[in-house]
Amino acid sequence: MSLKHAVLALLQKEEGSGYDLSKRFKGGMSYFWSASHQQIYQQLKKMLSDDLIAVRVESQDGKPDKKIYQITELGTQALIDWIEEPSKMSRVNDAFLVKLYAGEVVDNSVLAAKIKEHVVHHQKLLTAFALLEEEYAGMNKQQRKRVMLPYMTLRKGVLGEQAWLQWAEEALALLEQ
Amino acid sequence: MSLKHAVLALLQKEEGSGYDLSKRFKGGMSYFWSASHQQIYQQLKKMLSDDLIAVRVESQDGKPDKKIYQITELGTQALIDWIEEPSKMSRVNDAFLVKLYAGEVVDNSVLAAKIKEHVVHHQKLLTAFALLEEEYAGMNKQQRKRVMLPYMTLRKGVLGEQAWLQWAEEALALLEQ
DNA sequence: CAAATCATGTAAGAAGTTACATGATTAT
DNA sequence: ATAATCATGTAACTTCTTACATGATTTG
Repeated sequence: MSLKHAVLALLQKEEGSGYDLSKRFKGGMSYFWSASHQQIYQQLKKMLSDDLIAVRVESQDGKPDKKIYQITELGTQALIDWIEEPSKMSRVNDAFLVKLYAGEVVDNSVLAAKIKEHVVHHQKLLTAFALLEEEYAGMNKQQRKRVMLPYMTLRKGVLGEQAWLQWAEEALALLEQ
Repeated sequence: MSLKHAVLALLQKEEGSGYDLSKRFKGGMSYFWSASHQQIYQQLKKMLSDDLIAVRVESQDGKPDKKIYQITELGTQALIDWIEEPSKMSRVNDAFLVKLYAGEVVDNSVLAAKIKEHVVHHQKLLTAFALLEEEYAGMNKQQRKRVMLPYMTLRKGVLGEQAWLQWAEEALALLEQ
């Protein structure tokens, strides 16, 4: 279980509401961690009762109250402990590759179409990442140092997407033989 | 839920026992699908009652009976339907990158060590994949055609591992600045 | 005026993990 | 002898998904 730690990782950077966290998961963290808003709200409840986080309620005019969560000292320590402990390799479950693996039961044209869809998806991600990289390139040395670690994860995103696109070219060529 | 379909994908290639499937998941499929033996046995039970698979019991001398499962026509159709339906993108949950993302709470040397561990892991995988690629290279045209789709997924494995290694070099250089 | 976004949750059910359980055979 | 592999499962627990629920504000 590491949703807890992913939430701590985000709150360690900056406090935020469940909704904020949900958006941050969907944003710059989406290619290495995802979580639904239902998961997040339930997790925050547990973490609050475990004193890993604290809450501050902000009333807003018109809108419903906003619960803003902060990481506590206990939470920070839990995060440090978790980072230092050996990480078990993440289990990957990629339905797309399973479909290809067993793809002989359908026509090659179906598979080619699937791969092309994937290309579009990965190109979109790559374009989004390129924008974030430009932001980084525009920073001064100090700023760059501050965001170095998130930038490192972004680079993994970029290299991963490029690998997918390179693979797709190969795969389509193989299919057309 | 696609463990069901991953099992169908394996049984469509060749019949096997729960234990066999477990090994096949750990082998050439591990970098895009993983499943524990407990999951597999429970899944097989469900799939059997849904007539997606059939079973044949083989008694072995000395060893306990072996239950060998085969995909049924209903199962094959379920597999085809699933392959053709649009696949939602798989959610990735990579604890390693979360640790890096929040890594400012620990010393850089801890992070460097983590990255180096990862390099070792990915190099091992790449070596294993290279062996499988050699096998493919040694095949004649007909054989190659027969295993083309699994080979395509293997190529994704190779390109993915190369991306990790390339990233790790970059990341270590960044850390040492 | 409709759709999207902001903002928060509950509840049931499905899926996955961890721990426990057994027992033979084969390799070191 | 001991560890690893073969071979199969159950049970309790945790986690995740899907569906439901509400209601205001902002954008097109």
